[in-house]
Amino acid sequence: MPPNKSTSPTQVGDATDAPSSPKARRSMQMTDIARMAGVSTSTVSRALSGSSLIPEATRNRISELARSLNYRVNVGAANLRRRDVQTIGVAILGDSMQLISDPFLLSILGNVADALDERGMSLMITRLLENRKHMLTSMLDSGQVAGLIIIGQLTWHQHLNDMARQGVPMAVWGASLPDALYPVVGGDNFEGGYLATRHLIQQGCKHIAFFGDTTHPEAGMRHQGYLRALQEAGHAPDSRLAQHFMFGDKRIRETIDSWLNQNLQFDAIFASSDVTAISLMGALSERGISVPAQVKLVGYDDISLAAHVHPSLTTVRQPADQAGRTLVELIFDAIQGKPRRAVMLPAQLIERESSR
Amino acid sequence: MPPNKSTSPTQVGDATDAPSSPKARRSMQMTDIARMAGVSTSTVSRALSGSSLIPEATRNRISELARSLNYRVNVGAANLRRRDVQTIGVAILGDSMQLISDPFLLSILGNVADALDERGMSLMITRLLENRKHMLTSMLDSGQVAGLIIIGQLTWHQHLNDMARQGVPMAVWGASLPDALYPVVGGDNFEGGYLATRHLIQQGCKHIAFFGDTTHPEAGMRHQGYLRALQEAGHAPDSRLAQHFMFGDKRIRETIDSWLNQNLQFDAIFASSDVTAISLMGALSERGISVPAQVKLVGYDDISLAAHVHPSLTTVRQPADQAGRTLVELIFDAIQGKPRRAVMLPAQLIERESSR
DNA sequence: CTGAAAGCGCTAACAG
DNA sequence: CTGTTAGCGCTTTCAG
Repeated sequence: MPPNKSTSPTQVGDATDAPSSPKARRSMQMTDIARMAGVSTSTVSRALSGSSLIPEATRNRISELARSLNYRVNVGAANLRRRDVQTIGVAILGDSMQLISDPFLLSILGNVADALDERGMSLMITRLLENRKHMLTSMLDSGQVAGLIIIGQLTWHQHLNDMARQGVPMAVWGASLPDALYPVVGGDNFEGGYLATRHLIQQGCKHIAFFGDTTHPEAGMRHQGYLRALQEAGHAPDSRLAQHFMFGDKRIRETIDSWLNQNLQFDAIFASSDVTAISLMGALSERGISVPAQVKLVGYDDISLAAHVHPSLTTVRQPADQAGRTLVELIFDAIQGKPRRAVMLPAQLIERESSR
Repeated sequence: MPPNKSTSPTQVGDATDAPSSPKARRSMQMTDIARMAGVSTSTVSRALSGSSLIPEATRNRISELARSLNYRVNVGAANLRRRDVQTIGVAILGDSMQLISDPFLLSILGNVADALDERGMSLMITRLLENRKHMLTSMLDSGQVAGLIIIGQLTWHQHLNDMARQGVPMAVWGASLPDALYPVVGGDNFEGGYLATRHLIQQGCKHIAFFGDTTHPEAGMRHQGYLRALQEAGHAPDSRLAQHFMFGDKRIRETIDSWLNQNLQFDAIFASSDVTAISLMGALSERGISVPAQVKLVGYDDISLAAHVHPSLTTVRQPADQAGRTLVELIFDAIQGKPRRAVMLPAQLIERESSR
């Protein structure tokens, strides 16, 4: 007997068991602890924050009591009194409605989370819609977060500058634009584009295509590096071999097809993200073009899948861990009113099979 | 001239420009608005929350004033007074330190974010370490969040049950285990495993391998479905063709190699995640085994990349959007003390090239 | 070393 | 309809 074929959600289990009052988790508060410890809330507060005013013995006793009762100080109340917040807002500027699309940006998010965690800060995520730019600062204005980390500048540069002018504490992952007023950390995109392209040239490629949306500052810089390497080698760039795209677009396949139809020569592609490169692999092999024998391929980011596809993907690694850590440093600086910095992380070519 | 080759972070830009005081974003507060509007804070509060006690004219005037000044009510203070929070905590149980590894779980996260956003709630992310299970509830105990959404139950089942017993408002994405005390939503893993395997059988496969860590409840159910389909078709499962794994593990390649060395027959693999399936594609093609000609392959989840690899990946789709929405519904129910439910979402086979 | 007292910015009775 | 008043749970002077 085959299992059920229902195509809509199913209610399972006993919807009846828990009566509508869960063991009312009435959270303790400091007064309770104080009473039980026979001291005032001031003492508890000080003890729990490790103030040296309280002798270690008492401090330990109180901490122990609190722990045993699962008590945590109410962050909201503490923040209100202290007039600050221990939370940073993180916005990932994605393409569409999907909060998150690129695994690389995600790994930055993960590292930001870790770095914040180490400093005892929380992380609040916000999603961004193109038509509601002001949502970005609303978390700040409502006092929910002390600052904003923005991953992926895309085409928001001007808006980010506006925010910087208003004194919004922020840190951005993206390209260092000459007129940026905000703290930014990013990879060395020019160098990365240069390394990737030079590598392909060294592998004997003559007609190297570029795939990447150059209206985005990062991809734009990679494209510059690409052009530089070509120029240095005396290759004339073929503008027909440069394609703007968005991931998931049918445009990847269409572009390949149009190149083939036009009989354009190309023996290599430099894609400005691994996700694109992997899609390209699919599109190429679908058309019977083998990588790397006929076309060599280099991606960008070094997402974890890059080592696991076949052929494994040559790519330019961006240090996501440093990225996270640095973003957090910069946001702390910003909150403390320290002068703004821009940090550029090194790009490293990782040679794998797709360009052999 | 080649670009610089520095291998360590670089300081760029003028570190000198912004003097240490950004345009001190002294945030407005309700008193300010009240004064400027010539009313009391009560009126402002009521107006801003859309109370019908305030005539629409006044309401609009005040809202307009607030908007023009970029004023938002301080969420922390409001929460404290109202004794509740408008934030939900989301924990993604990942394998290792990486906050997030699986794109599918991520897309659930994205949908949860959207669904919360629609209800005007914020989302706080926490990372989880195996050795610090109590961190899960600390966001609750400290009053930062009203409930917890947990994505990926892994092997935490017992701990989750403990939390449920303590009355923690929660909702979990995972398998419906018979003794679960917590609200859970998940795919129909048994059905999914069954569909995938039956499909492979219908394609004429005789020796179907299973790849998935069956110590995880979801993969376990998929394995059950796999076994059922085999049994129904009268195929005896070959236990040597069942492999536990973790993504990124060299074990994927090792396993394939060991199968080849032992001369084991296999003409299909059912992998319990797309990420694994894609790695498998790489490992197989590396060894000159072609998909689907020699070995057919079915994955699980239908992550967006699945359609873009080559050959495109046949897989079992899980409705990530419904998942997010349902998790949010369940967490609201839990917070309101409504009875617990378990929801099972349908599984759908998506046929693509890898199994043709 | 410790407690009493005064709020943090807001909401919600409770009276007008 | 609107203002006055009393806190939400905590931290921090300010006096002991």
